[in-house]
Amino acid sequence: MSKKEALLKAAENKVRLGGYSNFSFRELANEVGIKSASVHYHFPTKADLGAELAHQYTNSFLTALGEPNALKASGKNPINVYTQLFRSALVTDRKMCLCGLLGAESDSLPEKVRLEVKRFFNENLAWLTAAHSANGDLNPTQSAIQTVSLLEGAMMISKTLDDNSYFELATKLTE
Amino acid sequence: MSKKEALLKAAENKVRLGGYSNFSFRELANEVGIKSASVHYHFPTKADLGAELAHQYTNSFLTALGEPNALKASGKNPINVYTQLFRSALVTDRKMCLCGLLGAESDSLPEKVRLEVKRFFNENLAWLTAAHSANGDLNPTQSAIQTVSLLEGAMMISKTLDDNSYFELATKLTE
DNA sequence: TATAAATTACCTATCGGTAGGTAGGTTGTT
DNA sequence: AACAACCTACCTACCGATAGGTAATTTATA
Repeated sequence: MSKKEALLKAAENKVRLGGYSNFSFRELANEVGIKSASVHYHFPTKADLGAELAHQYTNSFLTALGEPNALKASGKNPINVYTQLFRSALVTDRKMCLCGLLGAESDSLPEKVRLEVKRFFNENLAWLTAAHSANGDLNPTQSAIQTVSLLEGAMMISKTLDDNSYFELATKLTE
Repeated sequence: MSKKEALLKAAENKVRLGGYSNFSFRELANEVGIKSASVHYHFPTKADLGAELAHQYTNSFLTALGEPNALKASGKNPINVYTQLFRSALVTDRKMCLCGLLGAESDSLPEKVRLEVKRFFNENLAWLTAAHSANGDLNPTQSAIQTVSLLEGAMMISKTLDDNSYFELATKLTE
């Protein structure tokens, strides 16, 4: 892993635990074994680092999801796949969704970071709308915003109360 | 309004836009017209201020809600009342829920602040469970976590995408 | 005359960012 | 092949600004 990749990885961990202001060039540099000034070689400003981080996070997320129609065709419920990706972020990583946290503090973010966070949600809503559509949902647009809202909210509350069973209960089908 | 109240009000505005690290004693002091050192007279440390802020926010929130059974008795749907309180936070204040934002960055918060944020959600879940119960809901505990998750998530996404119609669509009854 | 509330004047630590330099490798030209 | 020019990936040293916090003192109020 290159130093640049290591810096992004270290930044992701910190941001997902405490937001944009929860990492500094010095901390990142220490973690990967270079000097803080050298971080500027890879990322001219902190905003550049933040924007690239959100951009790559979004790309990885979408790649991990795959195509909703392809999932449907292979017998999977794409909404379950989507939910599972959130679950593993919470349970395995024990961290918030990067863009969920950044989105909440959107107003205080540098412009270029905020735009990348917006892209995350626009792409997610498009994916979920296609997924609900493939499921025969009569109002896929509404279902899409409800799905992502529920998951982001449940994730945040489970983190706050330090108990993943809240996430499980929130995402369980009503009996 | 006392200086102390003014400090809390100024802090609330800043935290609801950018989180715990989005306010400093200097900024707060400037806004209310005192010196930063004087803020320490009212709040020994930043954590004390943050904890008191979250505590009062929770109290105000619960007071504004009233009692679920009393609402029900007066012909109102308590869940609609609850939703409306979130809506006005988003539409009127144009800001995130204080504890929603703090909850997301829970891991990086001072202990005493984190405890107050936990209290917010525990109290909210208790209120919502009683409300769904009063509505005759067969699984009020599950409905409670789903309601607060959906609202916090929808609020965050509407803020991020700077479009309140996402909140409206997320909270609209499915047709 | 107490006490509350604020002041001045600091402190140490850290922040993002910049200036200037360097070792080692690559590319381009003759 | 030789050499100049350039690039990559760092370094040391430092900048002004800001962070949270403290001690001693003054001012205002009950």
